[in-house]
Amino acid sequence: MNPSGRRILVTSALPYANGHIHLGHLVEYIQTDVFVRFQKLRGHRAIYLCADDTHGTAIMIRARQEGRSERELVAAMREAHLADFGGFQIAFDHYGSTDSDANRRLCGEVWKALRSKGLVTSRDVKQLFDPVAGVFLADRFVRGGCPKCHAADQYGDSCEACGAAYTPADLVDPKSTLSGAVPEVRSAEHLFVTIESMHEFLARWTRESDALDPRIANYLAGHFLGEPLRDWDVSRPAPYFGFEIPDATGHYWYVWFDAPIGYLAATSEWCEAHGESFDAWWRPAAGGPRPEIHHFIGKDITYFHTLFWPAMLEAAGLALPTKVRVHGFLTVNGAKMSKSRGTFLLARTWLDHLDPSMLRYYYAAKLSGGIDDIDLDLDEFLQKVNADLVGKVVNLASRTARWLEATGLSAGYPDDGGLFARAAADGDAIAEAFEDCDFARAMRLVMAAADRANAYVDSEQPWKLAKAGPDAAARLQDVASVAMNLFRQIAVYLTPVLPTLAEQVGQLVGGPIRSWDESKRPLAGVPVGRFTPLLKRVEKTQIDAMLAASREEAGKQQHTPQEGGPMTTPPTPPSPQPSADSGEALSAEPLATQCTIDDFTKIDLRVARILAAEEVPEAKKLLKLTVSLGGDATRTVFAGIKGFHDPAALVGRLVVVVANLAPRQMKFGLSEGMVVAASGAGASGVYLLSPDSGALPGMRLH
RNA sequence: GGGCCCGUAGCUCAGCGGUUAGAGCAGGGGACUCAUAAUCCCUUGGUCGUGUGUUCGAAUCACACCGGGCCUACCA
Repeated sequence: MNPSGRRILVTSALPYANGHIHLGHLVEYIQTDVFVRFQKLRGHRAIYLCADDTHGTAIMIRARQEGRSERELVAAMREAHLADFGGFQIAFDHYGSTDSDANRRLCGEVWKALRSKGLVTSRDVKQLFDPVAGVFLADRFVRGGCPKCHAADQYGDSCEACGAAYTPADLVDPKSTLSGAVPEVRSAEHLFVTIESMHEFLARWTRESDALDPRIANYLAGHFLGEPLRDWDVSRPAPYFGFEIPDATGHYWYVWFDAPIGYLAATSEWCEAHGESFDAWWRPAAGGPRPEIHHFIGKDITYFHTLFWPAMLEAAGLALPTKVRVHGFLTVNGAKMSKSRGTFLLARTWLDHLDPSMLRYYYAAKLSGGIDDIDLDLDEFLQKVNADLVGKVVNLASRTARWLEATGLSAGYPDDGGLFARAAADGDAIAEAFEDCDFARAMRLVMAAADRANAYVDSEQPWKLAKAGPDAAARLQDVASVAMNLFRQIAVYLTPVLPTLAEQVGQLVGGPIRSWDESKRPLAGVPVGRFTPLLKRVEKTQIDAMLAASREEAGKQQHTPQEGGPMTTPPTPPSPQPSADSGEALSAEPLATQCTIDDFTKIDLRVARILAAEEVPEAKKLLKLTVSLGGDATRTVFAGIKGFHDPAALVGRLVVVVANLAPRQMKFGLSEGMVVAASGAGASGVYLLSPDSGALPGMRLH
């Protein structure tokens, strides 16, 4: 069953056990699943491996908040993930977990290899520690003032106001988002992998291995490989939900260390269950047959899979990836998925309202193998899946099967003017497109075949033959037999994308579709079953109902903390309160820790009038404002509102400024305050605050 | 500031040095009635972002600019 000798191990990135599967995730799993099903249909040995990514601070914190153990949380999420994947016909050969014995063992093996090669060093890292919660705080769990621009309430890793990057320890007046406590700076030993010693190997591999799109290789060369590679921090001090490092008591492997090793663990478990050799996949003998290893990932985690991961594999003497396939993100109706618009669509929500096959086809028609984002335009979706799948493909069977129910296919394949041969010959080009992950091209070629087949039925007018009586019966059978064969041929090509349809077609005529080569030979003299609708048209009302349900769902969800651990794009934090207004903005930026009235009075907010406003041409976001606090008191303030406000329209209006903010030297001049404005999730604008009429410049906000 | 991607018919895209630039959908007209108001035929529609080069020849190559997006800015 493997004439080519190709053995192909395929992975998708491991979904984090802290959130449900959404349509963005599914781009990758559907892409991978189509690729694997295609390879299997071609007769190659292919295995599709994945697992839940389970470790890290985020899981630990969430479990604690929900009053259950991490393992209970992870088990529940695993069940949900598997149900979602199953619903979309994602057919893993094995679905493991990073919290498994196999993963612990393999982490140990890789670790030992790194140690023995002298690649592990240690040094102290200062990190903020929450004395109340008793944990070290990941960057996202601490907020405070930006050390550069003094914007309040910023995340621990970077400032949304000025874009500065820093460490949480640099924050002004930091607070733990877990307990509200003031974090202490504690020093703890961390273990590092010195991948700089593999710099030359990585430079060569990224450039010459053919595993990477040249654009990716170029990006890496420019951003990372042009200078020494930094040591990679791979441990976290206790308490941490993960594996304790065997030779370093009190240290745990960082979630990003054990996550990719989950690929190995899944392989190991699959091999165990199927009597296969792990080494045959990951440690092939030199000179012997080499299996292929394909990783499908999103562009956000390129770095880990193209530098750290190959470095780990190389150090451990394991096989390197044949291909790292990078895809873009998903937008819905042309914008980021949005809870308030109902376009933050969970897999489950889709399954409640729409056919998963339709999404599989739509994604396939959009995916061309590049790293560009793809857009799910729901109007286009409706139109396209109905036109292509129902109107063109299924319609072929729907309009001809009835004449074959009694007779079956003609004993010999009739003359069809070369239509079947034409589409059979196209099979090579279609296969090549699948192989390149250019599914869009494959779908175009298949639909062209469907168009030709429909034109054939139209020109032969079988319905007239049906009325012409017994004399035309043979001709009618021939025409319908041609149409049915062209239909089944198309179904073969669509099998990787639409496994359910393929199965139904097999039941209708010719038995289960098992091989790509079935597209090369027409069937003759076999029975045809009773036709029943294979796919239902998508109705607008279904889409509307799904969006409404999604909006409602988004309003109900609990806030869940995130950490930079998930291998796939993390879901945006859900909204905490159902209300007429979306909770999106609040949940995207949770409330700061409580402050006292004294804290508040430290900030002197004043009404001010804008006297002048001008563009700062060199700045992307800034307008230079001159504001009056009344009398002679004027200030120059740089405000990050360029693009949202026309400078001319601002002159004369009243705004609110932070009047006692320490002046700050910016690239374009000294900024002597800050104009307050609202912004956040749910809308992209920046909204200035205006007092009620009657307020005067210089009035303080109390 | 640095890097990258994109800009082709109303929409989604193909074409990526060689005859009058294509497809699907949408729009218009007609045909058919077997089919899940599906199908088929005809048709409207484009200064291929702008400009300058290279070339016998450019949507296709180079440079600049405009517009849109992404990644970065001593972060992995």
